[in-house]
Amino acid sequence: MKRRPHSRRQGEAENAGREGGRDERKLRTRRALLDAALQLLEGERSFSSLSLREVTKGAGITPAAFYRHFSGMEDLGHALIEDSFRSLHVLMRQAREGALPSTHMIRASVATFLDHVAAHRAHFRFIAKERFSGSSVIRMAIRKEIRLWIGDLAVDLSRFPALAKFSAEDLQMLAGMMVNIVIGGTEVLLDTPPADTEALQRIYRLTEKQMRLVLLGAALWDSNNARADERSPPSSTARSRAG
Amino acid sequence: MKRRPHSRRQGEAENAGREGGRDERKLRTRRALLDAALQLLEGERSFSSLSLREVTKGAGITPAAFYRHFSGMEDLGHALIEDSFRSLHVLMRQAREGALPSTHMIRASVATFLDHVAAHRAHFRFIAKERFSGSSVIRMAIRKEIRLWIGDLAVDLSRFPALAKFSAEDLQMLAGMMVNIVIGGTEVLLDTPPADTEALQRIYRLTEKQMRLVLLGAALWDSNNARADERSPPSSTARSRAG
DNA sequence: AGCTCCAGTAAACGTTTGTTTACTGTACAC
DNA sequence: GTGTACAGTAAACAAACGTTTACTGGAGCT
Repeated sequence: MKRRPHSRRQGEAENAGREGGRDERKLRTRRALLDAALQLLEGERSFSSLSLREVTKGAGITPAAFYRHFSGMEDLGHALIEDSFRSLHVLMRQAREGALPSTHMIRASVATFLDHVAAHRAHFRFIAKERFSGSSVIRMAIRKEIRLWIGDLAVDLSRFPALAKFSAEDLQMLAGMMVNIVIGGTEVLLDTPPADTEALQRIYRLTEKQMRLVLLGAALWDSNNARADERSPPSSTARSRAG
Repeated sequence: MKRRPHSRRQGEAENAGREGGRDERKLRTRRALLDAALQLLEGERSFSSLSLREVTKGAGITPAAFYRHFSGMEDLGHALIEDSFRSLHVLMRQAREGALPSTHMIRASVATFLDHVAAHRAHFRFIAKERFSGSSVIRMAIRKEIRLWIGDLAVDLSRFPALAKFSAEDLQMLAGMMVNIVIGGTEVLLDTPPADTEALQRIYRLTEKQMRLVLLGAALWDSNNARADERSPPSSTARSRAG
């Protein structure tokens, strides 16, 4: 299955110019396949509509060689998901280890994330497209990643004093809403041309604003929490007002 | 283009059993095509990946006959969007004309909408899938509908005293968030089996709760509005705290 | 009764699809 | 230097694709 590095000769490990070792070359065309798929996805196409043959054509190899790297298009789809989330994971880990709650925290977090999205448009476009449209196994993989993200965020949120009284369930909900807001911003960002900096700034500000509104609601939440939410009896007439 | 009804004989207008008039039959196979597409969409498939031929096969006609009804698959996609939103429009108009702000308003609105989604799964599944994945013209059609929906909701919201101080822009944002919440609930609902009533109830309650949290934030919004939102200078260091 | 219209059929077309087969050339281990 | 593993090639395959063409037959107007 896996090829062991086998004591690469030490001198030429970093020349990395035109040609390379055998596994290096293999990795290169593998990446070419992934890139070709992403590039085809940049347009109108959806992943499930693009064919193995055009991906290989985009990567500059023959169709049969595809099977040296992936068992089929679905396999390639999985690899794309992994690639897409890997860089995001790095970002999140840095954010978690690095800067602790600063001033401008909301603004900084939103900007950091959306910058990342803007820098990896193709990956996030793929995720956005496949989140609801792809095969169920791919959809579930994406959903799992988002769920993990929400869970991590909920843990982070639990450390804020203002949210101390949140139940675990409500923390999860709050984290879910925040993630949803950011995902919404992502989706709008993805079909805004990168050149339109004014529109991009508007998206940043809107996302940030939405985040602030939700957190504003969260600050009051626990006091209203016991109204009709927890264990509402089925078909009850719990009195609740809003508006 | 359009065929005029031409004074249908009055007696047999309602028999509607097996056979029908000529235009009636045409409408029937047209609907068969739309239904076939929706049914294929129920599974893993995405719209852009399904072929004209399998749609005609599902509808029980030959491929060539397809062109008597649509110019191509994209045309059929448009018809699907129209169908999907038509019933929603009816629902929204009823809701608007009918019940005025009641108690349980949030709960009732959420339940009404999600009931509608549950009753038209196929249509909303199609919309959810194509919202980001389809051709740009179809995507834009969906986005336009959502934008109109948000606009209508913003108008409705403007009539609430508690939101009187919202700027037009902020009202739009609030409406957008509320619509996003409902759409989020819709998307979760769509891949929950209809039989799992417990999970469905959980979705209803979660959506409702999110809505309440946002409106809670909105109740305080105007007082905090002047903090760092309106006309923040580029690359400023406006002080804002949250959490 | 006769004429017209048109939804649907049947067949053919040139492409493109996914996958398999036998092969070639070269980087690497020995 | 020799042998082998294996990434990539070339060719073939049946199947499915979108679209066009000529046709058929029944409903609907006169």
